[in-house]
Amino acid sequence: MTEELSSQYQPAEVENRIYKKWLDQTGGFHAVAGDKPVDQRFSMVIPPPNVTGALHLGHAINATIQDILARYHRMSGHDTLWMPGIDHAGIATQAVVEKTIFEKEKLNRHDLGRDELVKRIWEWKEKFGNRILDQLKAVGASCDWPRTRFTLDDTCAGAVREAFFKLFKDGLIFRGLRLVNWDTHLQTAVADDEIYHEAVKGQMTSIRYPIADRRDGDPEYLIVATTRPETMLGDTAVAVHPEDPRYQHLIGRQVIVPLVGRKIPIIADGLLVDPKFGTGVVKVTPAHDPNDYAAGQRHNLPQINLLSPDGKTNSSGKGEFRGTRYGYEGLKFSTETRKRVLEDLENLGLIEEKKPHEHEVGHSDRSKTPIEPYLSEQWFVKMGDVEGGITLADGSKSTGLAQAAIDAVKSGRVKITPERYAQGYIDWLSQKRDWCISRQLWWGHRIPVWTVMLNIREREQRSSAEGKVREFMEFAKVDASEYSLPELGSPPPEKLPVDLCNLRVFPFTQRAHGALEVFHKVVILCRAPENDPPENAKYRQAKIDALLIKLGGKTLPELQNELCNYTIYNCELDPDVLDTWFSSALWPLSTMGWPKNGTSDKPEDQLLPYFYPTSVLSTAREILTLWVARMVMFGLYLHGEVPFKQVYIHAVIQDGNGKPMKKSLGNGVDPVDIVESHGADALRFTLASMATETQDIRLPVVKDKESGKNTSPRFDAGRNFANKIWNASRFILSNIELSTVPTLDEVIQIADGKYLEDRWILSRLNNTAYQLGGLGRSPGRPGLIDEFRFPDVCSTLYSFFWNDLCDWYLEIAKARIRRKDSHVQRILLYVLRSSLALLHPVMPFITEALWEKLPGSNNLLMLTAFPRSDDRLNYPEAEAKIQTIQEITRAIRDIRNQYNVDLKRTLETTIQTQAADAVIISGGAEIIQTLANAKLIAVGPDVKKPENSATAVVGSTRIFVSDVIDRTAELARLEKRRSELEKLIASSNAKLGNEAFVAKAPAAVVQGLRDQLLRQEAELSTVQNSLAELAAP
RNA sequence: GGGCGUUUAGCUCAGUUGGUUAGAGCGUACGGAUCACACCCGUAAGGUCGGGGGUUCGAGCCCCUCAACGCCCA
Repeated sequence: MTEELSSQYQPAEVENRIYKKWLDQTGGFHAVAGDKPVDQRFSMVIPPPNVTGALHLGHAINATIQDILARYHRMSGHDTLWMPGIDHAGIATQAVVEKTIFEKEKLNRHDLGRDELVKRIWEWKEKFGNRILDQLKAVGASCDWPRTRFTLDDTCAGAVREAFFKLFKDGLIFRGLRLVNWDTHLQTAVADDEIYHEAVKGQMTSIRYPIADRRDGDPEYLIVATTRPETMLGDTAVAVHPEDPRYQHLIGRQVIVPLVGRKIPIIADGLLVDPKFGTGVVKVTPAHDPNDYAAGQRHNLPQINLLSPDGKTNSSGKGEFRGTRYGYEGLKFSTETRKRVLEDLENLGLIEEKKPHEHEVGHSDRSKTPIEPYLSEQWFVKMGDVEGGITLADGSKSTGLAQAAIDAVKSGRVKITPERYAQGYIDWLSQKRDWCISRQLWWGHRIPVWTVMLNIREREQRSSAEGKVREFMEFAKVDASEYSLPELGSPPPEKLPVDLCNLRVFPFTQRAHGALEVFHKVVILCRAPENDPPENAKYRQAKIDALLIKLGGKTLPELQNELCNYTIYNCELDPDVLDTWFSSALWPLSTMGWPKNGTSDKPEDQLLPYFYPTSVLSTAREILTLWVARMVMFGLYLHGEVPFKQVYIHAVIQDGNGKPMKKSLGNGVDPVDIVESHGADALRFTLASMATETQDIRLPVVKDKESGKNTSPRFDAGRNFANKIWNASRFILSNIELSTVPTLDEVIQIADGKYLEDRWILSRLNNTAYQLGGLGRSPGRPGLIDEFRFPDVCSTLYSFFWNDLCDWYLEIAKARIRRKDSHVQRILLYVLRSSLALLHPVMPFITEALWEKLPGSNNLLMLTAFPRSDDRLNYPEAEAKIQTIQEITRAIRDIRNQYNVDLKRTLETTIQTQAADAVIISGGAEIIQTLANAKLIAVGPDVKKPENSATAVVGSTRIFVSDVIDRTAELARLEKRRSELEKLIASSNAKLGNEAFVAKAPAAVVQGLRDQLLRQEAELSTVQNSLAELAAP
């Protein structure tokens, strides 16, 4: 059998084959809804990686953590679902594909058109979208691959529409004119987290605003400083601090906006204005600055938007400019317009001062261009408290969505590990900022809203209008899907078709054809079935009638009557798509088939009742708010239950200098490279060893000389450990001649025989199982895996396997192994089987590959029971004895090293010790002889120090090694130890001499210290004896 | 500006409610081709726990303060 196994573990030779074997024999790690009690189900959803992405170390460490959990629970007999999938990542993906197309074909998205671009992105997704899933497989991830979801697939889309509908119906989705972060290059709103800030060298310009209707004593101008002079065209006020004595008398008066000639008020605002900064006067441009926007809300100021979506100055200021010679329309806003405004101000002599000024400017992550605050109509989810509260899906009430998610963490329904992250989550949600969910992109879930525009000026023939309505209805039917409507009851509850489910009317003013016209926008959310049986008509009507349309208290029939009196323009689907986080927020629900109970009608696919809420969500901290918080919100609101019971936040890996790994810095390590160079198990073991509870961990990065790729010496530890496992197993396999698997009873019977080391290794093994998995029954002590203490999991496995098993047990047992002792073979096989099983969650490939070579292993290791501790395998006495024997062995080895004695020379050793220890040491004589190559001549209390012998001291035991004496070295060694002991004894005495300590410290601590002092004094006296003997001739 | 984290051996990190001589891996030094493994074996050296102050019988751990580095939010 040995011949089959090379002397070094070659991961590349086994990993693919083993992974395929797992897939084949488990149906792709397929999990089904079964009938186990709740505490025997384990489920997770993978944080869906970005479809544009490639595996990086963040994914690798997270996949490792999740896979350890999944495999551990699977081996524990739990029904285990690990749901995989990828995220369509709206803006990121569209930007990448647009860029690719532009580079190859010099076409932009407008050249291609919406349908074509979306088609191209789908093609791109089909081609590259699964790459990261393959990479996850390479690190061993045991996800339920047949259930892989994509946030844009039909199942997820159904969940998105249902969620939107419910939110809309409950008034939690609204449309509003708000200041958003606008990417002028991609022409879309972007979220705060898609922006990075960069210091830009600019200029602070002080501009003179003439005071209107001057009175005696008034200055001629107010001086206003700004870094963005172009926005003055949209100023609707200037503000001073209410308590600033310089300007008290001017509050309520007016200034004239230069160039524009508009009179605007001087307002007092203590929040906006810092009287100590600049001149203490601030221009207020509500449509172009977030702080000014807020001030505008406070003072009810008009908002003048100067910007077109493409980043150019628009014509809305045209009326204001009329009659002047300044035409800025069509100029780029923050560059060309600024330049022209400055020139024009200069010519008018209205510039007081110009000085260089560095300030932070937000840039879009995707296009790298400066962000413009832009006033535009967007869709929002209302996060804050709602009058009357909201009703969650389980019927309970909350004041609002954000509050529901806050309460879930505060009450412990969702537990966040490490706990300190909970505060950030709560703080963020407590702001209750409305969530802008619309994006002006083409790649994503289309917002499921149709808009009908009505002109109230022109009336048309009723018949014609009805036709328009019908046309609209038809249109809506085509694009909508089936939904269940449980609130109506039966029959037929499943497929009740509905045309109109909700309406909102927004007043909308628009200048068209040069004249002012007033429109009303009627926003209609439609859900209609594909095949609407005629018998359902009455239910549909019932549904429509049941909905009160909030249009001045009008009901639907009334509204329809009105609709028909007006011209209906362009019934169309909202052009925007939803923020990617909207679908991500549904991920635990949508992947399990919500709003249905499962992904099909089959019992095994009824995932939602069985696997929801999930057990653990493992993720990175930066999305705790953006993603985790929103999942909690939606889980409660839509399904009445939190999406996960525990959130584990893993650390971020940085390079050796504490810098984040970034493409631009070239300091990243590609996990796929490490799989190739070191093997997946080495990668996993190393990453798991690093997964501490701190927020950052450093991985020193070096360039591999041969490949030129980045790697890290840290991975060698994992590779070396894998190799150790390989060779120890190879050694055991080549020495056992068994065809059956030893049972626990059999092993206990053998251990109770004459060999101390058998009891010892079983006891160590048992302790390892206990550490890792706890008692494995509830209620009981949780194990290191349950507590997410992955580095401790690794070090426990490492020290057991390497130190206990390889360094000591195998070395001790070699003599019996050579003489083919069948008992030792059974112990070896038992221990190896258990060890591989314990190691499997962390290092699945190598353990499975070795498992198949073990006698009697017909099944997969990944489906074998995880070893649990068993009290019958505890041998504390054996552990204590072996510890003594180890100390003696080390002491002898130390002498050998100190005196440079050849390993081949057997050391004649006598040991002076108390009677009790003498029994133990004599019992372990064979072990000591084997491991230290030392022959024990005599052991006992009355043993005398032989001539010319070196002395080692372990407690009160003296070990004499004959004929290796070097008087000087010996003296130095003993003196050193004496000095150490004297210090320790002095310290112990000082403590014990302190009356306060003896009086106040717990009795056990005091007694412990007394015992220790006795030991120290005994050892000191031993050392002193040796020194005295050495001094005597 | 607000919040959080980190600072322990040359490097990367443990150190669980304060309690006996602060641990591990890597690296270093010395010895070793022994019939599982040199990706190995054996042994050793290496730390006033970032600085200062305090609480306590007792502080790496608790409190205050300073410093450096990092992250998040504004």
